[in-house]
Amino acid sequence: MLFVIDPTAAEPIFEQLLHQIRAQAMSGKIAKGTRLPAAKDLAETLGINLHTVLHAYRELAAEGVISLGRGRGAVVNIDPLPEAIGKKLENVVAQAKAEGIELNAIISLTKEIWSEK
Amino acid sequence: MLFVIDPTAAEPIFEQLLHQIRAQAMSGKIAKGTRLPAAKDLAETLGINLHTVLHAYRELAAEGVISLGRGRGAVVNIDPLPEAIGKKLENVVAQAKAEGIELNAIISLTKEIWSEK
DNA sequence: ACCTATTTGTCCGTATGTATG
DNA sequence: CCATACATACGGACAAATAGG
Repeated sequence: MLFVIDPTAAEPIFEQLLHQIRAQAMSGKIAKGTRLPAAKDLAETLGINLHTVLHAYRELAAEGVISLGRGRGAVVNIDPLPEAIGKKLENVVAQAKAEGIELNAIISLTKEIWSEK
Repeated sequence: MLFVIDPTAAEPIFEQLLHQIRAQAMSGKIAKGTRLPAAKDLAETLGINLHTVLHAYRELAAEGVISLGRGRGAVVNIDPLPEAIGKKLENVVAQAKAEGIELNAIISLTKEIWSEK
């Protein structure tokens, strides 16, 4: 379970963490039922504030990605994405990156496609 | 050239506009060389503040998506995405949406894939 | 039933930056 | 450029739920 935080990035820290946990849960890298590190520990490991980790945890819980509880910790609560879709996405993203397309551009397009269909 | 703003959405207004312009430029819906509406006009049309439109324009110019200049207006400056990639992305996103996967989840995965490869 | 350690929940406060009009 | 509002991040303190011995 590896997370990388860049405090200088434009994206807020709690969102960086949020994205990484969600992505790893969806890809199956973190299996359903796995307990995430205690917020306090994770905060120390990553060198960020406890509240920032809790912020990410709370949002993930609201989405249903994890379940949260005092004394129980944060447990992954979703099944991984169907492998077919994951592979296709990997493919497209890798190809786009190879063509020199920016991440933001892909995300813009994804949002546009999503809102149209 | 159609943009839709939702002032109640969580996403900031300038980002909504930014995403839509970028996406339409990349998909070829707005051709290279096309001049975008004057910021003042666009602001009035969309019912938002002039500064908000300028904010979006400035970021797009910094990215190189458009070029900005006094009296010249905002002109689209990039070539559209290769059609093959666009189609593939449409495909994956549509399929994922059909499976009930959330937009945020796809974006998380996209970022993770991007940062790994 | 009890105690203790662990872990999240909630509140206080402060500082800084950003979005918007 | 300026003012207001909001978001983010951090620090500390205590409350409350849970798990284990």
